[in-house]
Amino acid sequence: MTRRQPSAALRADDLTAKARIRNAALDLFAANGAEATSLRAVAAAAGVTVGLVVHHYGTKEALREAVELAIVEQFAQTIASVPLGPCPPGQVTAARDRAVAAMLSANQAIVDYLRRAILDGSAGRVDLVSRLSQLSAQQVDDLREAGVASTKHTVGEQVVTIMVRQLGRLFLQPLVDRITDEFADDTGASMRPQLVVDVNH
Amino acid sequence: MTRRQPSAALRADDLTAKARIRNAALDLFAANGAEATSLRAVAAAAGVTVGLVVHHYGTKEALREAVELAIVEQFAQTIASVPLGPCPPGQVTAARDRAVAAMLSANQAIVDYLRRAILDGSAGRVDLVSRLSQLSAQQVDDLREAGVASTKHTVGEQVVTIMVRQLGRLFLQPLVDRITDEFADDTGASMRPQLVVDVNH
DNA sequence: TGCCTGTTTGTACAGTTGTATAGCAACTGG
DNA sequence: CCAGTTGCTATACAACTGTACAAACAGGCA
Repeated sequence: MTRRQPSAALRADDLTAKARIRNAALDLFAANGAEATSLRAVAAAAGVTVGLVVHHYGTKEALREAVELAIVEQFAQTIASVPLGPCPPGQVTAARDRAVAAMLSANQAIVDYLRRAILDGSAGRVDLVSRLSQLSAQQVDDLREAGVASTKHTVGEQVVTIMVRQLGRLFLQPLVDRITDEFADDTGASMRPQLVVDVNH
Repeated sequence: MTRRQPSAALRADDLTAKARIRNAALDLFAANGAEATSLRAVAAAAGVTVGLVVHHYGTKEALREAVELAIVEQFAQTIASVPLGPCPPGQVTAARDRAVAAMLSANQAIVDYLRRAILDGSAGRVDLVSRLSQLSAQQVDDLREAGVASTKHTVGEQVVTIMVRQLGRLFLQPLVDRITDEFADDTGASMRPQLVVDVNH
């Protein structure tokens, strides 16, 4: 059962075992929660044995950190992929928001993992929400240096707005959908109610 | 170590062991999640042994159901405690909303448990969200029979509005607070941004 | 060829989990 | 007075957990 990848690593379909393990962990952590996911389940989903998971990541906590790092990296790459050309102020922010929204809707596992990470609160360990917040803050700083972001509000306020508007709706929409589905027998053609999430500073 | 309650059961401070177990389970399930909470931790928090927990509730799943039933009961009692006197339409709904909001702000564990229950998705098992939705629906029906609720929208739409507005803000506010706290060093006196959660039908 | 470094496997171990069961203490109805 | 029920403890057990470790295996390089 010795499968072997000939060094051409980063193809989306033919990945290193290490990457396959990380992706499988993301999927399972997102679906069932990290605590409820055993290393053996991760290994089985990645098509390897437990020993290899331990060999590559050492501990389960390290594997979880690798997963979170990959999520942050995905955010950073998505933001960086939007060109910073000479646009009217606010245009770049909107474009980045759209890019992140598209990335999230294409990666349901990331949304699910984030939902768990946020609801957990997770006292003690280095936080994914903190890292994403700092990423957003850096994004705001960059735009300010380029002179395409308003300075009416503080950086913190702008970060809150970005995070809440981008994530809040994704987190709460399942609740709305489940409730509307439960009362769906009332009307044949029912429009899905749309959530509005915003912050008042 | 034989402690014994002399039959005066339902005092808020001197509870039956069965009730103490249920309360401890609610606290721990809310704080750490039900899957991450062992029956031994529940027993220790309630000051009893594991055997008694399983004696009273049989299985862990049954204990969880008892916890959820207690939550629903708390909602029902809170709603029922608001008098249904001859008021102008909409007044009763507002009073009930206020009562539920007060109850939730006094029981942080219920809020935390609900957040987990809702965001978990929790495929398969009988759902707490469903029960609360049905409670809300019954509430809307009652008000309609009494002629103090508008019939402009469907019952489903009204239930969604109630649930989302009452719960959505409570669930997302921790995210807002954590981010604002992280950037709190910017300004000495920072106002907490207030969340706005609503639905467009 | 032969060594060396990094993958990958298989298995073992101690700790924790949910659950089952046997037994003791106290109250209750007859 | 005593059989029965209930509250409660203690212990046991099989399953599963994260982690550790030795051995088999591959490819690159001298």
